[in-house]
Amino acid sequence: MAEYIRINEVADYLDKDVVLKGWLFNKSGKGKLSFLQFRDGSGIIQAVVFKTNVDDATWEAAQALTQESSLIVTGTVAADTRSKLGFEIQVKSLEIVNLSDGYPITPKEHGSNFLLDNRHLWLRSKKQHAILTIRSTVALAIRDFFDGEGFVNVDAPIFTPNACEGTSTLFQTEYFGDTAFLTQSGQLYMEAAAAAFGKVYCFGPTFRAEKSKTRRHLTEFWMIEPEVAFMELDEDMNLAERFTMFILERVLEKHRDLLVDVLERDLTVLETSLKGEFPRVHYNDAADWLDNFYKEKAKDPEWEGKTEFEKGGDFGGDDETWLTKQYDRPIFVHRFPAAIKAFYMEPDPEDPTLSLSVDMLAPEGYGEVIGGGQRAGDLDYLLKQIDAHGLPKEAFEWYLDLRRYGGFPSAGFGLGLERMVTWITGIHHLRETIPFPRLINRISP
RNA sequence: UCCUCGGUAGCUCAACGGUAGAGCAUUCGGCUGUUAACCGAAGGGUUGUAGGUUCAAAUCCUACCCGAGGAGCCA
Repeated sequence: MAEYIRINEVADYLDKDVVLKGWLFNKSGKGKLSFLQFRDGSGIIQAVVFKTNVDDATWEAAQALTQESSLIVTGTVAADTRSKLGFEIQVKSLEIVNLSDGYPITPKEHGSNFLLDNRHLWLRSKKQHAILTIRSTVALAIRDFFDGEGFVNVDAPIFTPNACEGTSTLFQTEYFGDTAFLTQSGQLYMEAAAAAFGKVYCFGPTFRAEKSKTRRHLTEFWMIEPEVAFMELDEDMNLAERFTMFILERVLEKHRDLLVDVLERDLTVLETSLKGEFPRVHYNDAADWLDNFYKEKAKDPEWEGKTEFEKGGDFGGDDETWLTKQYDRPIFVHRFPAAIKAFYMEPDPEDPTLSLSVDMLAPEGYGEVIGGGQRAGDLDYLLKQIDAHGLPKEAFEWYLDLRRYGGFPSAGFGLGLERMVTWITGIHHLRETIPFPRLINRISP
């Protein structure tokens, strides 16, 4: 009796009869031969049906098969050098489970809107399958990394009574007659947890209601936020660097073939990044470099971009791209102006207009992947900041308690999972790195 | 929210003031090694919506709807 196996196991069943269950990816034929491209989620294999070797019912079933019909194939695993996998299935019998009628995603080009409307089916496509497989590996690597470094996973709430940072627009919802918001960051909760466990991280969905319309934004995305008690900025950067290297190492080890064959990713930068030693650039130096760069560019009559960088401001997409182009691996830009960062950032003792904050910018134009820093430890400073940002003090009383009862320096960062996966896979738009993207103007499927 | 571009067959696009078209998909026929197979045939349309200009509008004008790219903001 043939054994039911998955396609990624066929190498262990050479010349044996097996049963495979899955879907028809594509089909071609030539007279009395039918070639079925067959997938089961673990891989794709070609199943060959030769009319004179099977009964009429199987032959007719093979002819009737349509794209994405589900079927059960029984056949012999044969070595074949013409197959990319090295194997194919010589079909003995074939049973249609469900005949698909008019599958919308044909093996031709499609527009992004059409594909997003059919996201529930698009997931079956090779490229999407590869991206989401890598996402799964990245997520597991993240948990393994923190677990290996002695962190405790403490997840933050999703319903929150107030804006965490007071900077971005939040989704508002009703909560038993009161107003609640969907979380924008677990950061403040992680500080509370750090006082209980020392090293903690949360891993969960995050929501932003800004009407952003770029390839780097989702309204619902997954964020990982570690927080470590008694850690300062330099060590925070060390942690982010080790963390990034760990993820890259894991993905390159497990999915080199998906990256190269399916996603056509140039691995040069990823492999360079494995060496670590990410450059650390002071905000002032980055700002001066950009200003100088734009002033040089302005001399070129063909140049249509900006002609100066105003020091004290945040980086825009172009700024990040030009800056990171100077490097062959991710960089840390540290000590951003306090005015453009969240209220809880520790001021730089050397220049209080700056903050002990850091962004990790991925190369190749992918930009900010990680944002973090050291938290303000002084109660009076925080009170002033809450006031200056126009935030309701009552809502932050519990947070201020952390300064009243055994205050401690701490630092951490937030990683946008989808941005990391976008950079690693080298795709253009981060909407393909989450199974069901939520974008401005898109909440289905 | 602002700027730019777009909406024509199931899908991707062409036709740019004068008979609505192709490739793929679908259906039928042919082929023993295909890989986005190939060859032959057939079916498939209220050109995003509502007005307007014109002898004549997919094409020009106005408004609205929807989408894409970018900006701002951020992970």
